[in-house]
Parts: sequence; structure tokens; C-alpha cells
Amino acid sequence: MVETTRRREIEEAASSLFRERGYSGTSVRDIARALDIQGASLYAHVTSKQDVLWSIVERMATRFETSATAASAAVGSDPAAQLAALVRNHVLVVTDDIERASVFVHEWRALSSERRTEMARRRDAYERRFRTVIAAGTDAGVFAPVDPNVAAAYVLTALNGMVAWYRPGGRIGPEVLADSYADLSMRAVLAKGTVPGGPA
Amino acid sequence: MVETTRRREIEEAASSLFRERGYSGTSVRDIARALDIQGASLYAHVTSKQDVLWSIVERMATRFETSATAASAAVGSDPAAQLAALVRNHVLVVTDDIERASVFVHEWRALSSERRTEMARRRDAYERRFRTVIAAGTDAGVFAPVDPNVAAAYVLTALNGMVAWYRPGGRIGPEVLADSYADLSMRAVLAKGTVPGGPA
DNA sequence: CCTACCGATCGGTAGG
DNA sequence: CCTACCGATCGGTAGG
Repeated sequence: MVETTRRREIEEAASSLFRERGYSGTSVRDIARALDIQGASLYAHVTSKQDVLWSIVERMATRFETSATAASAAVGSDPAAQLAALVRNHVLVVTDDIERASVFVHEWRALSSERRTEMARRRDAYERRFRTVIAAGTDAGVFAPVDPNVAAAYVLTALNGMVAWYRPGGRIGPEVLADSYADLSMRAVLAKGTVPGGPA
Repeated sequence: MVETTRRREIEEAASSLFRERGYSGTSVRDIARALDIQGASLYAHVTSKQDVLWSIVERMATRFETSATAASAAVGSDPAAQLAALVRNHVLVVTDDIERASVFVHEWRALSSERRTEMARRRDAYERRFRTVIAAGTDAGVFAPVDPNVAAAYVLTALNGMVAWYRPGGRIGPEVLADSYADLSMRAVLAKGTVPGGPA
């Protein structure tokens, strides 16, 4: 599917509706109504409702992946700095596109089985970045002796939980939020008395 | 509606399906099939699909509320001990009924508007317990100077995030998990150099 | 708890 | 992008 303006508008309207009502709770006609066209007219631009979900989820997955890689590369190998960079980056991606991020977090289960399997793999690889860096910090003694799987799940679900409450333009901006979440996450895993490694 | 065995079985099957596919993604016939009866036969026991969702969500809400109150009362007024008790309690409620807990966390949005409003109010009151105790700790200087709203959201979404990955009978039991999550949460908010207040 | 059935809505196609 | 339409499925009711 070529990427047209209309196509982008459909994805945007769908993201908003999928966030509010879920994929199953949103009909093709709901999406069309948001764009003031007929339900059947959507199919001039997309091949299926499932494809719209896929492009939303896939786009966000790629964004999380590439920007995590960039954030990681920007800070050197210190586990504390690495974790802070991953957390800050994640918050910034979420706040930058809260609707697609929400769909990414909650609706990937509605993907058809092949795509769902691919996404499960990519999500797992993403979570592994957190596990690995936490394990490294724990081994180095700079982090408390936490179970890296539990700690990574804890931090990552806290980050993803943002999609449930964050609204753009609110009291707290993305940068402040990124710092707060990084502070909370660093403290959660740091050994007592350690000085937190700040963001890059 | 009287609480019969059959009624309980329906709620159980529905919890499992709602968790897997969401409320909108689950049909009345899906629930019936899980119980080896006809779709229409369900209506001998429930008045609507919506009522099944409500009883699941309401039951869990009450469980979270009453057991948080009990946990809070069991530990004295020290903010650190209070927060640890709230976290431990939450983890234990979630792990004790992971399927209903998952529906409670994710599907309350599918409630009809009146019930949804009530649940929003009760969820907010529950979150306020966390905010209040965090604010008290921050004021007392035992917690780091975090924004209580942000910190409470962080901790509570991490706790609720358990429904996405926890499976009963796994490597880590509920008690160990409750301790781990309490440790992570305490460290996240404690001021540097403070000795964590343990669970009750 | 069953059979038989209801109107409404679903995702999607045909053919312009 | 529209009208007209498809078969399938939806939540729920009637009447046993």
C-alpha cells in the first residue's frame, strides 16, 4: 500500500478510535464516519481493517526499536546511563504519539496470528534490552540484586502504563516526564548509596 | 441475580475469554461454547453480556478496596510501611485471580456509561491511597521529592502491568513477587540512604 | 437449558 | 469515493 495523505488520515482516525474502544469495538464504519466518508469507501485506500491495525502497530514497533538503538548508542556502556537512556527514550516515543503508542501497547493481541507472532518476537527483543542492561548493572554491583526479568517487567510495564493516563498538553511536559520516569526507574534498581547516572 | 454455581462458572469462562480477546472481541456464543451450552441458554442465568462484565469488574474492585483497607490498617502510619503494604497487597490480589484482575484492568472501559463513571470514581479513590501515602513520605523527607501523582501512577501501572505477563504456577510465586514488587516500588520513591520499611 | 427466530450490524465486494 | 448489496454473526427474546 502506498503511503498517501488519505491513508495517513485513516491511520490517525483509526488510532484514536482503537485507543478509545479497542480494535474489536471499532467498526470500519466508525473509522469512515470520522473522515466523513462511506464505510465502503475506506477500501479504496486500505485492504482491510486488520491492515490498518498492522500499519499502526508496525510503525510504532519500528519507532521504539530504532530510537532505542540510537539512544543506547549515544551514552556509552555504563549500565546506569544505558538504562536511563532507554527509559527516557521510551517515554519520549510514547508522549510523541500517544494514540499509536496506546494501540501498540494494548491492541497487538488483535493482530492475526502470523503478525501477532512476529510482534511478540519483536516485543520480546525490545524487553531484552532492558533485561540485559539491568543484569549487567546487577553483575557490576551498581544495581541492587534484583531479578532482571522481574525488574525489566516492572519498569517496562510502568512505562507502557503511561498510555492509560498521559494526555498531551497537560500539566507535565514530555521532557520533565522522561526525567521523572528515568529517576523513578533508576532508583528502583540502583544499589543503596549509588549515585544515579544521569541521562546523556 | 442470585449467585449460583452456574453463574459463577459463566463468570469464570467469561473472565478467561475477556482476558484473551477483550469484551468486544468475545461473543455470548463464545462464552456459551466454553460451557457446552447454547448461546441463548446463557440468558437463563444472566441478563446481559454487559452484566457479566460488570459483576467481574465490580467483584475485583471490591476485593482491591477491602483488602487494601485491611493491609493499611495492619501496619501503622509510617509512610514507607504503608506503601509497602499497599503494594504487597495489590500484587497478592492480582496473582490470586489473574483473569478477573486482567479484565478489571483492561476492560472497565467497555462498561456502559453509568457503570463506567462509578468505576472511574472508585479507581481514582484507590489510586488516591497511593498518592496520599507517597505525599506523606515526601513531606516527611523519608521519600525522595517526587511528584506524588507521577510516582503513584508509575507504581500503580507497574502493578497493573502484572496482568500482562503473570501466569500462575510459574517460576516465581505470589509471595516472592509481592516482596520483589514492594522492594522495587520502595526503592523507586525512597530518599537516598533511607532504610526501607519492610512489609508488615 | 433447548429450538427457532428477531432486527441490527459486521467486514468486505461489485461495479461504477 | 459512491450506491447497492453480500453472507455471517451479533446480542437478545419467545415459548416451551
